[in-house]
Amino acid sequence: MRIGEIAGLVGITTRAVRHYHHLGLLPEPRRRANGYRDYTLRDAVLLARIRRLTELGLGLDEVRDVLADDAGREIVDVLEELDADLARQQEEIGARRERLGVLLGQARAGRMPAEGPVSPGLAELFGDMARASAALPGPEPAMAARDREMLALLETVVPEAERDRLLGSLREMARAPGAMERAYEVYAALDALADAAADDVRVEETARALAGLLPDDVVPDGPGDLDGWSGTVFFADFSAAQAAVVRRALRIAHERGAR
Amino acid sequence: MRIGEIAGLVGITTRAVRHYHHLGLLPEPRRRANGYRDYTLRDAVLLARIRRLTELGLGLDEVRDVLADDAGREIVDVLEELDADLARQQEEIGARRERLGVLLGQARAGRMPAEGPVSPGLAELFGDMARASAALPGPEPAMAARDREMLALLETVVPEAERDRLLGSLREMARAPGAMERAYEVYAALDALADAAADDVRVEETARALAGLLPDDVVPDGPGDLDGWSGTVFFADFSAAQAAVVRRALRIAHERGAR
DNA sequence: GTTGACCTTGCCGCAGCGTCAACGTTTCTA
DNA sequence: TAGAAACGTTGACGCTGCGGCAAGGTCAAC
Repeated sequence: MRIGEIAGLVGITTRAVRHYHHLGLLPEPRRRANGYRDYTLRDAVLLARIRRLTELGLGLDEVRDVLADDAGREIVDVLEELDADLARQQEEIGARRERLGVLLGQARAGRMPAEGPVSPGLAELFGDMARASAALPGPEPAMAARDREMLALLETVVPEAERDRLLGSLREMARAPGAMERAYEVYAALDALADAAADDVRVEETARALAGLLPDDVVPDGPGDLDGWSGTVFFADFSAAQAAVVRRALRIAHERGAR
Repeated sequence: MRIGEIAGLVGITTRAVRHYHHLGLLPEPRRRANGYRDYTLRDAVLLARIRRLTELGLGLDEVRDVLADDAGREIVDVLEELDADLARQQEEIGARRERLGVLLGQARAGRMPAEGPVSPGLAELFGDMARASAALPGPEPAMAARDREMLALLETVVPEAERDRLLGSLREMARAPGAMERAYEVYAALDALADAAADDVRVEETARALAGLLPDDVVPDGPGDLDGWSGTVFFADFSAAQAAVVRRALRIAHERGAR
C-alpha cells in the first residue's frame, strides 16, 4: 500500500501518518524503488489502534506509552487519569454553560449591560438601576455608568468569598426604600461636579449624601486605603471635586463605623 | 499602575496583558519616562471584561469582536454559537467517557485485549474467544490473535451502518453451537500450514471447514475482491498455503451464496 | 553598593496536525 | 505520444493562548 491508500483505509490523512512516523509512533515502512513508502497490513492494524486510542482522547505520547508497554497495567492508570480529566472538563463546560445561559437570557431580552458579562447578582442590581433611571427624568448620569463599571471590575477582582458578602450588602442597600432615588441624586450631583474644584461648596453635602448610602461593610478598613498609588489610580479621571467627595464620604462612613 | 500591578489586580499574568497588547485587544497605555507602561483604571476595567469573556470560553478574536461592536446584537450570535459549541463538546466528551467506561471495565478485570480498545460488541466476541480457547488444551493458535487484529482493523475501517450489520452476523455465527470449537480447529489447522506450500493436501479440507463457518453476508461481493493490491497486502504475511485456504474458502462460500 | 524585585523586547515551545512550496512519479486521457 | 491530473517526497510555517527564558535596564531598600 502507498501512504494515501493506507490513510484512506484507516480513515486518517496522509499528513497524520507522516506525523506519526515523525513522532516514532509508527515505524517507517520499507521504501519502493521510487522512494514511496510501502505499507503492509500490520501497519494498518497499528494505525487503526492509534486512531482508536486518539479518538478516546489520549495524547500521542500517551498512545506511545500504551502501545509500548504490554504490561496492560499502566493502561488502566492512563485510562483512569483520562476519565478523571474528562469528568473535570465536563464539569467546567457545564459551569460555563450555566453562566452562558444567564447571559443569553439577558442578551436576548436586550438587557446585556455595556459592562459585559457579570454575575447574576450584579446583573440584577444593574437591572434595578436601569428601572430606577428610567423612572427619572432626563438621561442617566455618566457617573452611574462609571459606577457600574467599577462594580463589574470589583467583582472580578475580589476573591469569591468576599464577593458574595459584598454583593449581599449592595443588594440590601439597593432594596432600602428610596435608596435608588437617593443614589441617582448623588450620581447627578457628582456629574455636576465634573469640572469643579476641590473646595466647591457642594462637595460637603454631596459627600454626606453619598456616605448615607454606603453600607458599613463596603467601606475600606481605613481612610488611608486610598492614599497610595491605588488612590491616584482610582481618581485618575475624577475631577478634583469628585475625588474630594469620595474621600470625604469614606471618612464620614469610616468614623460612623468606628462608633 | 505598572503592568505587574494591573495584572495582579485583575488576576491575570503580565504575559497575558502584553499578549493582549500584541493582539490589539487592549490599547498600549502611555509610557513613563523609563519606558514602563503606565495603566489607568479604565485599562483595568477593560482587562476585567476581557477576562470575564475569555473565562466564558470565547476566543480572543471573538472577544475583540464583542468589545469592538457596541451593537449588542452580534454578541447574542456569538454567545449562541459558543453555547452550541459547548453543548457539542459536552456530548462528545460524554460519548468518549461511555466508551472509556466500558474499556475501564475490561481493563480492570484484566481483560484488556492486546488489540487495544474495541467496541463492546467486538469485546464480547473476543471474550467468547478467550473462554473457548481456555477450555481447549495447549496455547492459543497464533492465527486466532491475527484474526482478532483483523477484526479490530475491520471495525475501524468499515462505516458505521455496515459495522453493526457485520458485528451482528459475527456474533450470530459465534453463538451457533460448536462454532467456537470448530473455529479454533481452523485456527490450529491454519497455524499448521504456516510453512506449507499452496498445493499442500491439507488446504482443501481446511478451506471447507473455514467456509462452513463464514456467514453468507460477510463474504465479499465476488472472489475477485482479493485480487488487486488489497489481496497482495492482505496476504502479505500469510504463507502460500494459508493464502490458498482463504481464497478457496471465499470461493466456496461465494458459490454457496449464489445458489 | 549591591541585592532583589520589577520592567523592557524578542524569540522558542506546546499539540496535532493543515497547508503551502517545490519537486519527482505514475497513470489516465486526448 | 504528450500533457494533465493525481499521486508521492521532504521541509517549513501556521494555528491558540499564552509560559518561559534571555539579556538587559530601572528602582527601592538594606
